[in-house]
Amino acid sequence: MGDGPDPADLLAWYDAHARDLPWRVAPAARLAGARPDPYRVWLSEVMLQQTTVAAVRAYFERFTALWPTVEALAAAPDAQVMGEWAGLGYYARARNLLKCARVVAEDHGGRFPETREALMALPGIGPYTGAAIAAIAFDAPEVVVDGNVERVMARVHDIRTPLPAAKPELVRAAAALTPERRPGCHAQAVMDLGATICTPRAPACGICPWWGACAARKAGVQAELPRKTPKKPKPLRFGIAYVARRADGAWLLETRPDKGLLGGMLGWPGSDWTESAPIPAPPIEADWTDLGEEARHTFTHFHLRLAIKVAHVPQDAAPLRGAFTPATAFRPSDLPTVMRKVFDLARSSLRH
DNA sequence: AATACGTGGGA
DNA sequence: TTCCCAAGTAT
Repeated sequence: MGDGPDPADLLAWYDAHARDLPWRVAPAARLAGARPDPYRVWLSEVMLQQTTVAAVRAYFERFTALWPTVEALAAAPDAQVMGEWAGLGYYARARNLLKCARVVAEDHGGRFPETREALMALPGIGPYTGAAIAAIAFDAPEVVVDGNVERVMARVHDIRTPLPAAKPELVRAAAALTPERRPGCHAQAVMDLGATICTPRAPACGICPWWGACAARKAGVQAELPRKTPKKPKPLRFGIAYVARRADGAWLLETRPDKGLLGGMLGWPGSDWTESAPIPAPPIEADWTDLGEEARHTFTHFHLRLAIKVAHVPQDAAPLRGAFTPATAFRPSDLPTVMRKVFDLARSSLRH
């Protein structure tokens, strides 16, 4: 017997230490024949794309309480789903979530396809998510490779090629370890290992089931892997947001276009966000006051400084853009974070 | 192939 | 403060 990582050691560790997650069937129950609900597996996997378990939990509970089935989600109004997703980020996921739910409900009789290939034909499901759903929900022996798996493979095999160039090699390594028996538990086990022991910084090698097999640990380089090609610096952009409040307390809001940044989300009308001075673009004629404080926010690929203009407008004022939302219908939690920052700064100067 | 696309927490 | 990081996908 060789000294490489043994999937059986990992499964034994998982059976004893699997995290208790609201979308997961515990390993003991799974062995007893319990199957996870593919709808819940799909929903959790989409929410978990580039997102931490800690951030996802509350959203998952809220979504499943509101919409217990894919048919229920498919029937939900777009604006409600986008509002419930607000704050979780990567809003194309929410738009694709709805598209996918509607395809599954209308074209697949409410049942998710069971193969990676068929799953990948659905909106918002790529190579990772397709493999993950097939493995976790249907126990297909798919190779599931996310950021955790990449890190674990890079360390166990001491692969020093930087990402993303190392990806094919890491996938081959993951494939070689994927077992025919319990592939769904195996996939979740590698990810749990990466999330709780083989962490990006300061991995807890002393309690790792693959301690004896880890080439990077033997070489003492585990904390330096995986290597990554340096990222580009984020440019600084500037913009103006306009917060208008009508005499009856209604707020002037707009739903952003479906494409691009914050697509489909509710927000304050404003200028474009540019690297030089923004061009003013007030959405309604008013006596605008500069708040004197800007909202700062960092997106994936740029930093933003957003100047805030506020105004009270008369009841009969006609907006050029956006629509007035009655105070009773406005939920700040429906706003993406940058827009909520603007609201939090502006609200005190627009009291009624 | 390279880029666009969010957010919050930790060091 | 600043940077890095987290269960990626679409184009």
